[in-house]
Amino acid sequence: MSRPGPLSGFPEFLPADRIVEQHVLDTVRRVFELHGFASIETRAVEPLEQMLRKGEIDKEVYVLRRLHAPADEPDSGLGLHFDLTVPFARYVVQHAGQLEFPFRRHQVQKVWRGERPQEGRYREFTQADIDIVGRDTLAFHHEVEVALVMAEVFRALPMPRAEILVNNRKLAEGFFRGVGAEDPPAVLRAVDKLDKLGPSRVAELLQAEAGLSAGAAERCLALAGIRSADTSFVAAVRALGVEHPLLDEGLAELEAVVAAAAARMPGAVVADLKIARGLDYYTGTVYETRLVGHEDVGSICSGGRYDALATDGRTTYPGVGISLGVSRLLGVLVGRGLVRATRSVPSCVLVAVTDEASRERSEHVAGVLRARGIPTEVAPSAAKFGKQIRHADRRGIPFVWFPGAAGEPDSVKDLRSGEQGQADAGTWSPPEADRHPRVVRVDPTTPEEGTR
RNA sequence: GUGGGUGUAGCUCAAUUGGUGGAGCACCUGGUUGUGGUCCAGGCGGAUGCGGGUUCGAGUCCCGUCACUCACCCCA
Repeated sequence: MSRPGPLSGFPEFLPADRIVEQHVLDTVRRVFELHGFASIETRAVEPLEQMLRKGEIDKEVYVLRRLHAPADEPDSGLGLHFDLTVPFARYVVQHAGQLEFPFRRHQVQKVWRGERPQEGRYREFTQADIDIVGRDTLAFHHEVEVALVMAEVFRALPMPRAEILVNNRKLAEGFFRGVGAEDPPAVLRAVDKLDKLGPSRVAELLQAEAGLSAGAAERCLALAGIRSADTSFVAAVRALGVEHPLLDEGLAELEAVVAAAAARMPGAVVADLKIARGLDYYTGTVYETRLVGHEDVGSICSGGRYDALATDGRTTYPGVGISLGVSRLLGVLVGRGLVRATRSVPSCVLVAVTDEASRERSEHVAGVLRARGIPTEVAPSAAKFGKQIRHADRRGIPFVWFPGAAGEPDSVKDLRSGEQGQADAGTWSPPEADRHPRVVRVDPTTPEEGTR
């Protein structure tokens, strides 16, 4: 093969889109650290038995193997991590002696899953997680906190509105048991397909696969239909007349989360009693996030409360966390043309080169500009100025700098307006908005903005 | 992992019943003797994803494979 091709599920961006990606990563880190989450990174591999415990055998994990391993050598027992929560739980237990609790950390890393790729689903992708773990106990208010930190990230990014949907495992399980379900997880799986299959198909599933009576299925569907941005969902659940201690507990917790979130960031968090997703280690609050107008890509950010994930047998470290699917979000933002970078390179200025003999002069100008924090590159060749200008224009570099002839002042040209004027490298500054590439929303109602 | 659709130039697409692969955009050169985008003229550009098969002859038919994509599964 003469030209290498892409690898399914292992996406790569061109420079302009990478600028968008880095903007998202920078924003995520800035907001996380603004809230005091410390950064950690864990190794890419975990022991398989650690990752796959709790009977989750259907996880598609990539296993590590030495190329020259003899055929009869047992595998390494190591696999690439498929999320950041399980490695984090291991990390907490391993380093518990050196950590202060409650421990709040953020972690932005690649993860790998051996699934069949689709839009927004990759085999290698980046997640950005925040988690807070306590020793023995973890205050409830952190369940509100992590969701609102993510909401703040969404607000800081040029993206469609994101809705953090929240539910509670205890509420769901208590309700399902209250109507006589023997296999609450099966009920959850069926209810979760409500959006996709519709109520009548889900009612069939509930009876066929979860073993519910017709009446019980109907009440589960009624529960799944409940949704509110305030605490009015509590009365709606009560009106269904189901009784169970777990239900009471879950309902109270969800009410507290929604009330607190609504008070601090109205509209950011919505109680939605049909969401069920997340891994099976969640024990209470669960989150899932939809991009309004792009619900078809699924959740871009999810997580929840886990009481028993991290434990060394004697001490348990309950936690709550939420994970942003950076790659999935970017897949939508970039793939659907919702955002773009204002240019494809960091350079704000291209310094033209009059002739190779005077290249040093251009380099000097560039050095002065860079010292003042203005990203600058020097033209690669002393081609005709028309070519050098085009070099800049193609890349979206807004300014071209022309060193003056001996004794003459320099000048700088704004490629968008075409205006050119005298300038001194020691004092000239671009408009703040031009200094670095910006990531902006593309408004589909206005045509692509021209360069002039 | 299961099933369906697709795969022609950098991009978007053509190619009559299998009969020597074209166009637009982009790119390069010149008009424009150093200041881009418009216009005009000219030019470069492909072993039709890859491998095999059927045929006198395959972009076109068959098989395999890889990739993209949709649904399922699962989930960020």
